[in-house]
Amino acid sequence: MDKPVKTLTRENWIDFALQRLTDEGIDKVTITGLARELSVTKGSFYWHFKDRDDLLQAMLVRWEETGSKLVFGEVERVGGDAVRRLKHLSDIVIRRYGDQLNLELALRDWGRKDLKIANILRQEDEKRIDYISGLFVEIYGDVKIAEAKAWLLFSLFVGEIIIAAPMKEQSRENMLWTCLNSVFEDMPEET
Amino acid sequence: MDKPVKTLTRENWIDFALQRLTDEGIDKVTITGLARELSVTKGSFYWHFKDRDDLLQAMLVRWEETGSKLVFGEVERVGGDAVRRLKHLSDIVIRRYGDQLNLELALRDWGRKDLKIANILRQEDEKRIDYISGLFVEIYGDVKIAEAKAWLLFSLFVGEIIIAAPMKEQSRENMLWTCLNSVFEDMPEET
DNA sequence: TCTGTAACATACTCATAGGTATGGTTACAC
DNA sequence: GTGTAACCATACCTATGAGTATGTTACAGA
Repeated sequence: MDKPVKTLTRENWIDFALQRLTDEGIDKVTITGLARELSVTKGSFYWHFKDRDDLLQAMLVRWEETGSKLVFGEVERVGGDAVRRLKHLSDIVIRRYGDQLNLELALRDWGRKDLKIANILRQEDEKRIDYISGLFVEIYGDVKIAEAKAWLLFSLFVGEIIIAAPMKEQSRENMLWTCLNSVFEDMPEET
Repeated sequence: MDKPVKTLTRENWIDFALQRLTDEGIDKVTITGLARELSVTKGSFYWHFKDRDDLLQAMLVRWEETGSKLVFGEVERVGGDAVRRLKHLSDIVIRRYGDQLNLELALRDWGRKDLKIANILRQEDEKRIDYISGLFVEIYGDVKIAEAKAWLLFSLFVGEIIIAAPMKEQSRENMLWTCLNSVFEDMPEET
């Protein structure tokens, strides 16, 4: 139901800007470059946005709306006990998150240069750790242990996209599930 | 024993360039910017370097020489059994690695935009996983398990610098050692 | 004292960035 | 058919980037 791309919308610009952020980093999200890519001129950009910062702001809003919220929503929708939800979450992140993970990395890097972005990321990370930690609390009861387990799991998600080394003795996905199971190891069996 | 900064050396340029890479990313490693920071002109730069790419290359060489090599060297110098060396390594990375970790991140991000850099990082990660994995093999014998444990440990190192969420129930360092101990948990006691 | 060279500075080139001012085109309301 | 607003182009400004060609200075050694 997309209308034939007669004229660009604000959302179109944001889409392309996010893709460029993912591929080349925030410094390459240039108005001139995007305009060239979209086969229009800067006149179009300054119609839809006040300035470059306006675009960057809109990109952040979009990310917040389509990031972990959707994943947590999906996990809660399917449901199950805490163990089941944790495994479901892991499965989504590792197997089905695709390009979104690279966007995450690009944002992290952006945050290293920009304090405002860093703060937004900190809040987002806190939400995620809180959610995961909450699930572990349902299992262990102990909040400290749950916090550490949540951190460990989150670290595995992060490592998965950062560490580039190839595996030698097994497939990467098998190795990852070995890691995950060691995080889950002393948990009650799922039904 | 530094000679009073009468004239700049090639190494001085590399130092400042690496600092800038750490703080603001590779796109901000500009000749003009560095020259301004060093209170000289571009004439100086093009005396010491052929072009920008020459500088970037030199930065990579420097990084390879002062990165994990030094850490592994220190661990091997102090020695001890595999368990001791693993804990020593963890201690160095978590407590004493400082700004070097941010440089690591900046390089990762650079690697996402530049395939040549990505390849160098892959080789470096492989060396690191191999080293850690080798230590775990000394403990478990099983190579697959060692590989997974190495990955888990490396992920914790990566998470430590990427994840921004604050801890609520305990100090971050305590929480991290809880995680680390869970990785080491079924290992033989250290003497 | 003369000379060479290391280590810059100066002054340009061209390309691209953000941003502005203004003009043109097209669709739709009345 | 006339207007009006959405949407975009054109032309321009200034700043900054990489790179080059050439002028300048301080100092070491003969």
